[in-house]
Amino acid sequence: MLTLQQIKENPAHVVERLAVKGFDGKEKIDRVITLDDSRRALQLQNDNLAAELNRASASIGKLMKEGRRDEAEQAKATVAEVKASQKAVADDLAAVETEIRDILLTIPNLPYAGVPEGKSAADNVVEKTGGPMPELPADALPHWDLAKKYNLIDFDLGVKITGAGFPVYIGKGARLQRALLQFFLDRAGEAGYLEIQPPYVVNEASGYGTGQLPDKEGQMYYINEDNLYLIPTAEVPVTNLYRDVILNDSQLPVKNCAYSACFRREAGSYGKDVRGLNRLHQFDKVEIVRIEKPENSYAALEEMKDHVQGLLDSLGLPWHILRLCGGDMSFTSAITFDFEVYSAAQQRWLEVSSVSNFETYQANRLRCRYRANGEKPRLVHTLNGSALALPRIMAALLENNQTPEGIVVPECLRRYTGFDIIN
RNA sequence: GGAGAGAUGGCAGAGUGGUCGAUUGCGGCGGUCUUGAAAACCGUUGAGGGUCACACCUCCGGGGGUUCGAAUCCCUCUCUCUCCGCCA
Repeated sequence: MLTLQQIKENPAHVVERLAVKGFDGKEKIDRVITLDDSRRALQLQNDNLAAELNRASASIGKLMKEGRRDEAEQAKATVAEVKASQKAVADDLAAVETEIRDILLTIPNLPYAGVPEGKSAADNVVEKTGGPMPELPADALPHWDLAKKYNLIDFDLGVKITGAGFPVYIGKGARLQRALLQFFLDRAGEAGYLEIQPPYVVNEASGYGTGQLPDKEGQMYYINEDNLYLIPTAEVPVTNLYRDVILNDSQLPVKNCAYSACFRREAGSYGKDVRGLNRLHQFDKVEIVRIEKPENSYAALEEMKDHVQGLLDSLGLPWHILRLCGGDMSFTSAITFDFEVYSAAQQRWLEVSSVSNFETYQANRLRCRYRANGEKPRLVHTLNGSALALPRIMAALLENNQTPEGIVVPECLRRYTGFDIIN
């Protein structure tokens, strides 16, 4: 969430930036500022009354020790009145603080300079394009047919044992999955990311920490009996490692990577978007997470984009980078770049990575700060990106690399697969 | 699943109703000494609110209660550990 400081420093600017996300924040911002004023007034009242009570209690203690019982009893009586009014003020204060927090939780992050205005995906800007565009014959097959033809993925078996959106990978299909994971993890390691293997279930506090809760509650699988959530991305457990942590200057930047299965309910999705591997309830992903000093976070963001681009280039896939417009960005993000690969047989672009800078928005909720020698702790910037999500990479590889002889495995994966063609 | 113990500052670990935001040790930082380092010695060292700065207020797992006064007593929740059972 935004900090009060951010809002009070320049309310007009905040409202203006929120508008880029299509968010009308005028009323809420005004309300928060009003509330904060009364918060401070109440705080002062409360503190003064509390100080008075503290002094009275101390003096009663002293009287008791000296055996002056009568005086002590007298003092007790006068305290009751102050205590009642202090209680009233404290209650008001708590109510105001709760309201401020509740409002702050409903205000999205401010988009960074350079985020284009716009309402939907149609307003995203193509930033950069690369990779060889394949030329396939007219009878080229979509990946779900290829998966069947070469017995790589069985969607029906997944339905049988679990349900739609839970495919079963078989033989070379399974092997190719594992190869991709290993390739992605190795490359992240080479780029200086420390590998983490996190739990796939998290508690409520972690859900709040990264912002999945309360608003995206319906998107996560929930284990009622233990009050735990299946992770929708490794971002959740990995970022929450740093919840309530004050990092030392020398510990920054933090660079972590993690493979995990990801679980998403995807309530409300339907149609051609969900065919085959395009949208799944369970999929594999390698995530990269960084914690940076504010002054370095945008350089880090560029580095992360280069990393993802490097992966796609190695795989020989045609890609482009989208600079997301305000309306298409997530609630918590200050800026987001999506990577899409072209899936030739479907003739459409598929999102395979999303790289974002959250600035202090996540850090504020996480209370993740750092201390530069001797100074007061300051909020860090958090960033993350997929590097990469498997299913759509798999889809594009199968489709784009199909030949009459079979599906050609990219050079960079062969040391992991142990085969160079699927036939 | 059954029984018991516990949760205190970066860590270890005191504190069982009254100047306790908390003894002490380790660690960190600064200094003295040293050519430099180690050792030794001295000082310093939690977070949040508030203030120009002080003052002042809050925080000893979370919530509630008793009391003039709670880290300390009571209730409740969560978590951790130990033993037994089961088990990859």
